[in-house]
Amino acid sequence: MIAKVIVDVPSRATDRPFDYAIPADLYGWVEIGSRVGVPFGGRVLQGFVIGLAEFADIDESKLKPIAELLDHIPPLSPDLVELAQWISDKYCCALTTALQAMIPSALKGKADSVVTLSEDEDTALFSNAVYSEAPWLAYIRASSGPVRMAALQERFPADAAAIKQAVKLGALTEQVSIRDRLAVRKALTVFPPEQAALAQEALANYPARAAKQRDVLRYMLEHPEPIALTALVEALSTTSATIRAVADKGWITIREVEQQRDPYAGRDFKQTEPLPLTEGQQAVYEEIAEALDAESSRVFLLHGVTGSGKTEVYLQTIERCLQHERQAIVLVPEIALTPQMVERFKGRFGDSVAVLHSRLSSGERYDEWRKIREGRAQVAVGARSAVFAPFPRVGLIIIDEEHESSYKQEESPKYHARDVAVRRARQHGASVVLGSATPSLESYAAASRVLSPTQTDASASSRTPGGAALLAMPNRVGNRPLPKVHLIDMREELKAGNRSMFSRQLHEALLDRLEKGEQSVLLLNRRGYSTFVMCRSCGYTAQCPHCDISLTYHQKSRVMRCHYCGHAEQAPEKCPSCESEHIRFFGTGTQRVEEELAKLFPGIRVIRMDVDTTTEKGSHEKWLTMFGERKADVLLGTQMVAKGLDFPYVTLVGVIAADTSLHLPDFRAAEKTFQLLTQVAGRAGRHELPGEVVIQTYNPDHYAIVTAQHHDYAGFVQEELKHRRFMSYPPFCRLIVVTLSDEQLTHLITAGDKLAATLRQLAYESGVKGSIDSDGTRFIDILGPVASPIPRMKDRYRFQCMVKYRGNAGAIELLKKAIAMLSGPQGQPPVQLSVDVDPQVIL
DNA sequence: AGCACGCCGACT
DNA sequence: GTCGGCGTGCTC
Repeated sequence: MIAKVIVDVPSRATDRPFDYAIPADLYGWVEIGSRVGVPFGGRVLQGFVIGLAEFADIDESKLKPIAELLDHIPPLSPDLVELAQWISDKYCCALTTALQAMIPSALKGKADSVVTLSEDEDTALFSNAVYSEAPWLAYIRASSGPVRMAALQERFPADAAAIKQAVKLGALTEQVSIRDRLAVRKALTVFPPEQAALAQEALANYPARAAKQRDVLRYMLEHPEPIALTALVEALSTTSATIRAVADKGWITIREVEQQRDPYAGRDFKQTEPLPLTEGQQAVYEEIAEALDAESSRVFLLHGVTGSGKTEVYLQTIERCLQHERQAIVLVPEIALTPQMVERFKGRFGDSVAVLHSRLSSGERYDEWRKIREGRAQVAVGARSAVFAPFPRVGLIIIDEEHESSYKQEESPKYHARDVAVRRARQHGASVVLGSATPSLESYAAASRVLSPTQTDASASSRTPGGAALLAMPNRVGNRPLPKVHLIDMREELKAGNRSMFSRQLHEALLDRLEKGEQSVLLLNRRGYSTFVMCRSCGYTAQCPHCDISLTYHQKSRVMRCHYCGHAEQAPEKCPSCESEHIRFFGTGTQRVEEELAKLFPGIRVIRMDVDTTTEKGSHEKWLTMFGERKADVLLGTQMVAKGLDFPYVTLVGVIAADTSLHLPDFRAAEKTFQLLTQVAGRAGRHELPGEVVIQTYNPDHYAIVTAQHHDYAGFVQEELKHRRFMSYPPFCRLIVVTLSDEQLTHLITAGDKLAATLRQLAYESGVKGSIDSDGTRFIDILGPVASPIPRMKDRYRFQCMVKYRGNAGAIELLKKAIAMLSGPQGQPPVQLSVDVDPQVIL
């Protein structure tokens, strides 16, 4: 038998299966999805088995055997392997990158070697004076078992060559194996006597002087449950030796037991019962339930206004899904994965919920993942990568806030969780629910008939077989009104002599809430901005020496850091360019707002949430809890205060400046602004107390702001679609951005021009219409190369080409072909190439 | 990605 | 005459 193995080398040259012989003792254990250690080019690497075959594709004499099998249960199932292949195809990434993204990072094994003295070693070799006096040799001799090579390297850094030589000559035997980054945590556990009666008798006759041992045995008889050794030691203030002594006499047993790192251990989640559904919720629920009962793979776009009770619909459809003995996955944007959210799921489904998000330690994440893999969880709630939760029979995938750009991974594999979810659901006959108060234009266009057939992106609708069904929940639970939104023209404020960052109306509204003891949320929309250092005399800004980007100032450490390469330097006292002392750190903005609040409203209690105050683990949670307990009057922050929060005493939402995200050079700028305003407005008046929203802007006539004021999603979409059609942007076409980078500008220019020319030639040959204005259903257009928005990063220059296409223009295949044509015989590209299919941020 | 093999400068 | 620089090439 032959195993087809993808080795863990993420390069184009090795992005194909390699054949390995399956040794007799692993026969039947190696499956599709197994993780193995294989010899590859003189070293041992981790790899994934993606296929089994009777015969090898190459000369059998060249075959090497699989060195080891790394897990008893394969970490991946065949359907996930297939999904990885689809991702690798669609998003142009190495298959190993896609596979690796599906398993917790704890399972990223690396080669680890140990050495022992060879049994039959030629003693002459070691009697050689050079060796016999070597301290490293003495060290190996002195140790009882094999010695880790890494330990030798650390202890005797100067002797690396000699040690390698000894291995080469056969005096030392080296054994390489794959070691995981993190192991399953185990703890010694004490088990009670199996035959209590006998033990009881023994207790009575226990040697008089062994009082402590008697304590142990008595305890275990009184509490006949397994207990951690350490806990027992503490409970009886004894030592492990005493306990072992009892075990040695055979009365109790001590065994290693696998532990669960439970991030929510010790937390009591109050169990909740399903709430009665409103008419609107009921209708939506029944539609989805019908698909679940029929086990047909359908996609629903659930457009429900803020406060319309989407979460309750999720909970009850999951319930229905579980009744069919199928599992459910809930994706939530990282930022919205708050304790509040987790509580709702744990409260309804208890222990069968596994939570996966980036704030967990890698050990915790590994254990939550194992809970899914081993069938101890039926519901997975998590960020983007939870779409890969290793359930055997997925019945439902819910994507909350589906418009969030964080569902697109920025690093390779640059997948979009929404599209992966649709694909995975199809494999399992599962349904997908995309929920949002402000659906992305792509999803909305796919689900409604906004676009005529010729304008519709054909491949988008093929992504969602039969098209997505649009479900609407236009009313809030309890028919509470959406909050009244006031637009304030800040130009008028200035004219009236108000130079403060608070308009008179916002000022008054805040004062009013303070008097009533109600709470306010203030949003500072500063997407795309960060703290930077600038000289007020000469305009000098601190730049990264390796990247064309401003350094970000971190107040705590007084260090300036580059977000892209990690370069860090001390913040200067004087301007390095003009020696002036007027060098300033342009703060987060939230800080300035906080100061101003303190000045205007003496005694006001403000919680500020931004990158500075939420980096610590659990701090995010801490602030929100405090706010929930009404220990503050104002929650002030950036985007993170806009998402998913639900506090009953919040009756005022203020947006300091709505426009900052409006004029970013990104075609989604208006959409992002509309979404943010709508989302944050939705934080107000969710319960008995009515809400009010004040939006300050310099563009009170902009459609994104006006439609947000009137909670008019349809109006926004209509206007935005006009622009997208005119400019030929999604959903009227699809995009691919190829970024080329190299240390040498000349190389880069040559390669960039060549890539664009090849693409244009291939597009022309394939007969796809090349004009943007073409009314054909297929078109492809290649733009660039142009300098990237960050023209230099980590000392490498960067260019990009954009491919716009519509229909099945085969753009991805064309691109792959073009890259292959530019690459060398082993597939090595002339410069570094990175492909982003369906990019979310075009900055 | 690594690591090996392979062809040209500063040392014993 | 050798040690070693890192430029192509291959890994079942």
